[in-house]
Amino acid sequence: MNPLDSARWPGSDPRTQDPCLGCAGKRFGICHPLDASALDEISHDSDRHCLPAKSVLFREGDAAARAFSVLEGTVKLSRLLPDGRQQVVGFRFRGDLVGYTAGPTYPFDAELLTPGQFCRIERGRLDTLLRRYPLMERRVLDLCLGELAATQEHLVTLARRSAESRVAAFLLGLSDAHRRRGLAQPELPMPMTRGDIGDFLGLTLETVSRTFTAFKRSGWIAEPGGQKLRILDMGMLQSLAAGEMADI
Amino acid sequence: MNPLDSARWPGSDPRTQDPCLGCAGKRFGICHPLDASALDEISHDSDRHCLPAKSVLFREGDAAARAFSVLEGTVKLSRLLPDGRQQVVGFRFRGDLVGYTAGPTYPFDAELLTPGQFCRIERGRLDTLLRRYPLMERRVLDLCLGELAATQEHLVTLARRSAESRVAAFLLGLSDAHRRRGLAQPELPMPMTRGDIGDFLGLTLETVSRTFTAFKRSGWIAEPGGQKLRILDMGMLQSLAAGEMADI
DNA sequence: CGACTTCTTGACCCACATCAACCGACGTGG
DNA sequence: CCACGTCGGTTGATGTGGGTCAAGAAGTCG
Repeated sequence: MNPLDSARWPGSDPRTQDPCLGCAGKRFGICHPLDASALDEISHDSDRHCLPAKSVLFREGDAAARAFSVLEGTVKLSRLLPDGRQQVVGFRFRGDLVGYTAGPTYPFDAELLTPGQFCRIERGRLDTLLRRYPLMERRVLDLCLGELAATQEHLVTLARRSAESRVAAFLLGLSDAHRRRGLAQPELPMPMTRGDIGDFLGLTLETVSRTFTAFKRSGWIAEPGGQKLRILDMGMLQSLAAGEMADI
Repeated sequence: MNPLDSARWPGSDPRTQDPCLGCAGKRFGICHPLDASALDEISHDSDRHCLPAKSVLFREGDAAARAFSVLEGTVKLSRLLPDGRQQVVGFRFRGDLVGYTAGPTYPFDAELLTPGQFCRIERGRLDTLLRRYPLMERRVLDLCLGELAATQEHLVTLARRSAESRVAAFLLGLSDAHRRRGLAQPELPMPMTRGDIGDFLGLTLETVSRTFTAFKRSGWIAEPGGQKLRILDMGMLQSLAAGEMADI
């Protein structure tokens, strides 16, 4: 399981869907398995809204009153540590469910890295819907299981891999997450900063920067600018991510 | 959320239950929210069995054909890395559900550290039961959400904390996990080896050993033998786990 | 008792953190 | 228009926490 991508798409190909039409009217995200009448009902319970980059969906510790289905954009989930630094728990993309948690409060901040669109639903309404539509609850369970597998995968990365292996794994994960959603573009958008990546991978931003330049010098990746990234040697990144040592 | 303890017990106190009676006949683990008739039905679908220490419930990559509800014992979940080392993803105790995963195969090994008892159920039967009993599916979702929160907590530990902070957090987590289940004993059982702990915390067994001896010399913990551990200065461990530096 | 596993302790070293300087892009206000 | 601040990124110099290697000690079990 890809540590960057917690989504699972049983039974249909997400690439054939138009995510921008959102919850109401389209089977997307958690609404994926619903039929027409259920979709009609849910459209009364949720609302869609757009937000600019850097806006905050919620903060760690806020009452977990709403869940968000990501229709478009990239979300950074992070946790503030006692010493003031942050740990990025994950990134979320379209189709992901954000903010449906076990406890009464959100366990992390959710912040937009790009402009985004969301389908927002009250926690209580969602719970009611889950009770009424077992297929939807099943879907949430699947999303949760997928997220769990992704987080465990990420755990292994943090615990055991070298800096270059982590960065390689991150790039591959990002690529995979985007390939499974939008069309496979040669240039994949990478809205996160070196600092974000470092906080995700348990490295400093300097180490991330050094590793990126090393990868670029070796001709394995390129950054054409505009927050885009192009992977030139997928195989090399894969063997790096797998732990094989490369003297850059 | 305690990174060692993914369990959540909504609505009732687990300490009043007799876990050894297991799934059939008692509301325990995933059967927790079921009524009598449902329990009767489930008893035909599951079977109970006992296993000695070091036995393997399943291996990474095996077809995920069965799920296990832990009635007694400690389970180590680990993943074999390409370089031959292992990453311990977590430990599971009584009341936890083991082996119910998103994918068609198990994503990690499950191995017993102590003799254990389990309620075993076929994956397909469990899926059927989940469809029939929404309360049970809801319970599985809650367990999954709890496990997710615990894994994310562990993620932070691995990414950011120092060796002594990790060990302190591990000890506190172990203590908490046991306090929430069995009676709070002054000596808590610790069946895992230094190597297991190191593989859980992303440290070498030598570093774990050194940290344990440092803690013992400082009088914060004691190991009376027999795989038992006694925490002498909980407050000190807490401030260590929180990241405050202590020159041991 | 001997075989085996686990634990401990020491010596050494390296990957990465830390500290610091600098660059270019961008926005803002005088 | 330029001066200035800010932010993200790059690069270098230096230090250190914990990995690695190695050798014994201490259980533990047949």
